[in-house]
Amino acid sequence: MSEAPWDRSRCSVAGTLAVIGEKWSLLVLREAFLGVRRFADFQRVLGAPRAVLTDRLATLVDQGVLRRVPYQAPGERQRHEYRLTQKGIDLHPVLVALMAWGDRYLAEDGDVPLELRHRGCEEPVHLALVCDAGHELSGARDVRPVPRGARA
Amino acid sequence: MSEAPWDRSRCSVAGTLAVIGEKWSLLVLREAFLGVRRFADFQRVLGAPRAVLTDRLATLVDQGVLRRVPYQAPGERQRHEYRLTQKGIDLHPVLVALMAWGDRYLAEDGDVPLELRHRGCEEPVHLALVCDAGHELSGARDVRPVPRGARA
DNA sequence: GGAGCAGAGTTCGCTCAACGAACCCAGGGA
DNA sequence: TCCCTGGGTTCGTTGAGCGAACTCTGCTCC
Repeated sequence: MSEAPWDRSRCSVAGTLAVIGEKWSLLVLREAFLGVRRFADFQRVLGAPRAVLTDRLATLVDQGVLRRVPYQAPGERQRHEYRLTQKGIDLHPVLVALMAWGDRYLAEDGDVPLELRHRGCEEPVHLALVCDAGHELSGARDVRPVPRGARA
Repeated sequence: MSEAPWDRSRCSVAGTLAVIGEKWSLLVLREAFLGVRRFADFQRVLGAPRAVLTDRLATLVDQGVLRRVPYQAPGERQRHEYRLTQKGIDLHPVLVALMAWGDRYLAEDGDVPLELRHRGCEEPVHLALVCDAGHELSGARDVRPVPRGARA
């Protein structure tokens, strides 16, 4: 088994999962991308236990994925809402990839619950693997993983 | 907050997470994409508890993401190995997206542990959002989510 | 001024999953 | 014969997720 001798302990997949891999975190982010910002709205649409939601939001703020912004609706006391940072927005491909797979393998009779369209041109959007030479790869088999730091 | 009235219960993100969202599942898949196939190798490189690993592999086989293939090395008894199915290979973008984010935000001083290159042309590979009209989108803000079948 | 209310949590038991260590079992080799 | 290795299973402990109930605060309405 020609197992590559790379250092798993600093793997980026594991690191990212340490930030957003807990239960509910990605669902919180899904809602954030759909415009949800307030605690009560997250709680209502997700149905997650309040304590867990409190913890997940705090962790995500801690990690710089969300930020807690104070605001004041007219005639209400000051509250705060949770908004995506750039670091959070950059997680968009993760959600798109999860959604695409679910759409393909879990949606019954093509009943896709949510579609993504190019704002403006309105064509459906999908993820693609492209290389810096401009080729669009046909799949995972076209990819060669290269460990860095260890031998070639 | 103009929250879209779509049915969260059949969300593809949640559905996909139900399949691969448990602890270790995505790390198992990461190793599978790197060529790991045998129980002991997964166990050694991941350091996961055996019982959990047994459960995760069984779940992934159950879900059709991996398949259990009998094989026999010369001079050894018959064993079986775990190999990606097409359904599993199609999870590749999820791992690439997680890795890309980790590389950007978690790698210290640009110390990216693993690089992906286009097999053949050897240029670095990255994920892109493209629409069916051929435009490459610049980010999440160019995407408009459209709920489908809000009221079946 | 007081009552009531909503948003945003916190606290409390309960349950269930994850953990590491130890144990098991089958086949092959010394 | 015993030992080794691969691939598990079992066990007791710890920790995370859960729903329900409670808290705190600054509104608005009477």
